[in-house]
Amino acid sequence: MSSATSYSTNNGLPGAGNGISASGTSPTFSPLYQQIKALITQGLQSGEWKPGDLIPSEVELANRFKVSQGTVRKAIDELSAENLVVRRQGKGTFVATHHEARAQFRFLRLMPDVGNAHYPDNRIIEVKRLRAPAEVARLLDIKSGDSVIFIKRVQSFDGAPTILEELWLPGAIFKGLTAERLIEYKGPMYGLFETEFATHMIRAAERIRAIGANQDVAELLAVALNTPLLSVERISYTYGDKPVEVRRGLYLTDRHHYQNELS
Amino acid sequence: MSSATSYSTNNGLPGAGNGISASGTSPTFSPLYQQIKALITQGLQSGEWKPGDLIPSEVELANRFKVSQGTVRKAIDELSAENLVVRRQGKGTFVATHHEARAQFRFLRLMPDVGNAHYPDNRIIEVKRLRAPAEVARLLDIKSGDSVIFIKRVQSFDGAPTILEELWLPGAIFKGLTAERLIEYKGPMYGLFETEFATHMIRAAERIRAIGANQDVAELLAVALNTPLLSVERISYTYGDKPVEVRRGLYLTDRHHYQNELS
DNA sequence: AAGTGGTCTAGACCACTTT
DNA sequence: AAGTGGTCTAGACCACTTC
Repeated sequence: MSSATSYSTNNGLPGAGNGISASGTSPTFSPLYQQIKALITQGLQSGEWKPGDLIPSEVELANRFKVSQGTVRKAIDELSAENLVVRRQGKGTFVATHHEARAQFRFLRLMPDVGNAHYPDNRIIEVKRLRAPAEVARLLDIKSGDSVIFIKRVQSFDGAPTILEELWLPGAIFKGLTAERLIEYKGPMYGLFETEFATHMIRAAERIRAIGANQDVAELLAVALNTPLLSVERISYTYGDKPVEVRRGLYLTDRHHYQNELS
Repeated sequence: MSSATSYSTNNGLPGAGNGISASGTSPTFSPLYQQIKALITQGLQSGEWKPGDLIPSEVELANRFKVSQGTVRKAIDELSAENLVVRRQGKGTFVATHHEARAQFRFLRLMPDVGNAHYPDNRIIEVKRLRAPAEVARLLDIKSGDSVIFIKRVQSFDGAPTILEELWLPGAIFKGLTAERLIEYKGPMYGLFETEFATHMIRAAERIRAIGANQDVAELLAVALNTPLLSVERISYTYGDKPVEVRRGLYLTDRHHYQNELS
C-alpha cells in the first residue's frame, strides 16, 4: 500500500465500493472491513463454503483481498458475532451449522420450569403442497398462489404434547420435501433444511401472544378447550435477509416457559 | 513497554490479574483488555462516572492505564456491545442512561400490531412496604422477611388498559420510594431508579407463559374472565449481576404482541 | 485548529492444535 | 515445527464535533 492510500479507496477489490449496485442510492463507500465482510458473506451465500466447512485463514484472506490481517479480523469478528461463522483457536474459522449442540436451542426458547433442556420428540401430522394464502405469500415475499409446502406437527417433552406447529415453506426452494424424510429426521428441522436444501437460516423474528385453545388444538395437545397457550409466529431468514419460512407454534406453558434475555 | 512484555503480565495495573480476589479460584490471568474493561466497569459501578456522563477519552485512559489506545478500544468495544456505554464519534464515550429515546423500548417488547410504538400511560394502583415472601427473597438474593417495596400499576395504550404489573424492589436500595413520586414521573421507571436511587439496570431475564385472567385481573384490564394473557416474569440486574427488581406483568395481546428477535 | 472516536496497517508475540 | 486464531503495540490518517 502506498502511503497515500485512503481506507475509503476501492483497493482493487472486485465488487468493492459496495452498496452501489444493490440499490439506487448514492455511491457511498463503506469501510474496507465491511467490504471484506460482504465478500466473505458472498462466499457463504453462494455455497463456496458450506456449513461446517473451514474457510481460508485470516492470513490467506488478507493476501487474497490485498488488505491487512487486522482488517480481515474485524470483518470476521462481525460475522462471528452474527453467528454466521465460528472461530476456533488453533484450528481455524468454520461456517456455522445447525448440526451442533450449541445450535440446538438457538431457535427453541421453550424451556422446562425444572430440570435441564432437552430436545423434544417429533410427530408429523400432515405434509402437503398447497397454493400460498395471501398472508403467507406476503410474509414469504412470493406471489399469492405460488406453491408452498405446509407442515403440521406436534412436539412432546417426556411424552407430553407441548408444541403444535404449522409451517409454510416456499415450494420453489423445498421441492421434494416429503413426510417420510421429515419423520425419519431427528433434531431441528433447520439441520435438514441446511443439508438437503442448501438453505441456512441465520435469523428469525417472532411475535408472541396469548390465545385460547380451540377444539382442534385442544385435542392435539390433550388439553381442555380454551386452555391459554402461547402463540409464537415466526419468520425465518437466510442470507440476504430473504424470508424462507413462516411458522406458527402454539406452546403449552404449564410446565415450560419461553425464555428471553433482555440486554 | 519493553520488548519482553507479555500481555499476560500484570502491567502495574491496580487490581490487575483480576479474577483473583473476586473468587477463590486459581489465579488465572485474563487478557489486558479484559482487565481494562473491568477497571472501567468499576468506575461505572462506583458512580465515578454516572449515567449520561462523558467518560475520559480513549487516549487519556490509555495513558492512565499505561496501555495502548487499541487495548482501551477493545475494552470499550465490549462495554458498548453490552450497552453499558455509548460511543459518539467526534464527541466521546458516554455512560448509557435510560433517559434516552433509544432506551425507551429496550425493556418493553410489547408492540402494537399496527402503527408505531409509543410509550404507554401509567396508573399507579398501589405502593406499599412489606416483608419479602420467600420466593421474592430468593430471586432478589435477600433474606426472607426483609423489607421490600411492592408496586402495582396498569399501563394503557391510547386509553386501553393493556399491562397489569406487579413489582418487588429491595427496601434497602429503594428506601423512600413513594406513590407520589411514581405518579408524577413520566417514562420508564428505570429512568427514575437510575436518577434517584443510583441503580442502573443493565440486563434482565424474562420467563413468558400464557395464563387466563382471574376476577381481579379481568376487572383491572377490563376484559372477560379467563381471557388469555401473557405472563411475563422478569428479574432485572444491575452491575455485578446483582438482582434488584422482580416484576410480573400480564399483557393483553389482542392488539399488541411481544416482539423478539432470534439471532 | 484541536479533540474525539473510527479505520487501517505492519509487526511482534502468545495460546492452541495438528503434523 | 508449522499453522491457526488471539492479544498487544505504535503510528498514520479519516470523519465528525466543537471551539
